[in-house]
Amino acid sequence: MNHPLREHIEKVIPLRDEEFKLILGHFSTKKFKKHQFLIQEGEPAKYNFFVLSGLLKLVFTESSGKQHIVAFAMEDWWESDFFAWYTGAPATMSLECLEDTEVLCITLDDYHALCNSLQKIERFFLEKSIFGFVSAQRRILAMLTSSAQERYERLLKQYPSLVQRVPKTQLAAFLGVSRETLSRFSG
Amino acid sequence: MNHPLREHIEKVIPLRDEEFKLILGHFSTKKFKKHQFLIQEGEPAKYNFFVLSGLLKLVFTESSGKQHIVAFAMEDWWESDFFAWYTGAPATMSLECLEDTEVLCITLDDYHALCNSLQKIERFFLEKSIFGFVSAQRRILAMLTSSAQERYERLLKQYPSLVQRVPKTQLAAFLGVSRETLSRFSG
DNA sequence: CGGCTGATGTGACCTGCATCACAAAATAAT
DNA sequence: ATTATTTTGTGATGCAGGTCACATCAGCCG
Repeated sequence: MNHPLREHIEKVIPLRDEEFKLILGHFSTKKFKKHQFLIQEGEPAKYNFFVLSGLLKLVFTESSGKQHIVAFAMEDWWESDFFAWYTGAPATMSLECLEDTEVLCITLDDYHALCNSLQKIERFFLEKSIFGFVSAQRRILAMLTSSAQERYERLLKQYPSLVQRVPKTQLAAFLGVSRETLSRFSG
Repeated sequence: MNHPLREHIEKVIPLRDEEFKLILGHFSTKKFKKHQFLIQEGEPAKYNFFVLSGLLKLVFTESSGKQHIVAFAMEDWWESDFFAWYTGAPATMSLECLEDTEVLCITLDDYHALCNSLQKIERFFLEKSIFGFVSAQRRILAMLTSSAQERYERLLKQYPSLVQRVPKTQLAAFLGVSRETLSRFSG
């Protein structure tokens, strides 16, 4: 068995075949087309998503209509409005496809059921969560220490494939720069 | 038994007396004076800390000497260089006292031992970690959407007691503004 | 094919905030 | 108390990056 989710989890904890089967049983699969929404601001965020293929953006929209990209999610990334998903509150952000995308979906109930039937998976989620926190903190630090241009160059180095796939308008909304200014970097 | 750590954990999961005793047995207590370091950049981050009293700052120092405050930690907050603590890598940030401070300390080994002997504590740490991630993401969003003055006013509303206890020089280093500019807000 | 929508580049101009400089309070140290 | 040391305020000046405006170019769909 050679499932992307299994490989992903086994980087942290080993799994026997029937354990992975149990895990997979708690997920459903969905496909979305470019421009479709997986989560809509204001509505409940029913699922936490694991990206099998494609590309998503987690977006906050100001009342003025200006968009800010909180995160991208590519293959092997987890994404949701985690606060909304975990607490049941209405989502404050939208999750939208930048490409046709296939995901695994898990509800909070199924997630808790899974943790109860396979204790050790909790360690996996905990580690994901810690590293998610760490990388958010690093992004904060980058915003405190670096200029827009430095942040752009760092993004280029760290996620060159992302920069290929995403229009610069969107990168600008992620970096916190205007698209005009971003366009003036690098030529 | 009426321990601040117990009350803190019981907001998430209920504990029997002997369970809390088991938990507490994995921590040690330490006291530090103002200006002392709990973690030094470049050295290993041996402990994760739970603040019983006092006030800490998690600081990144640029090669120029300029300081950036990644986080504050008051009573009932957990703080460490989490990446360094979790992976064993040398710390990239320092943790320093802004006031005389008393903390509970736990090593990574004791943490794992604790999780093994009391499975349900893992759910507590997972929830802490998720909410830590969520609030880091909110801070990123605030940096994307708001001006320095708006961020300062939001801080005033959300943590008025913190603003009382911390000199504005430090608040500026947290908000990502120069102290001069911060001083010109509000009068 | 031809019309549309969104992505990108570039100029002109404006503004929020940094930086430098100096002074006055307020705390801490001896 | 009396030095130090840190904190805070305020002016003057400069720059990174925002905003507006317009032009080009690519991809998409009837």
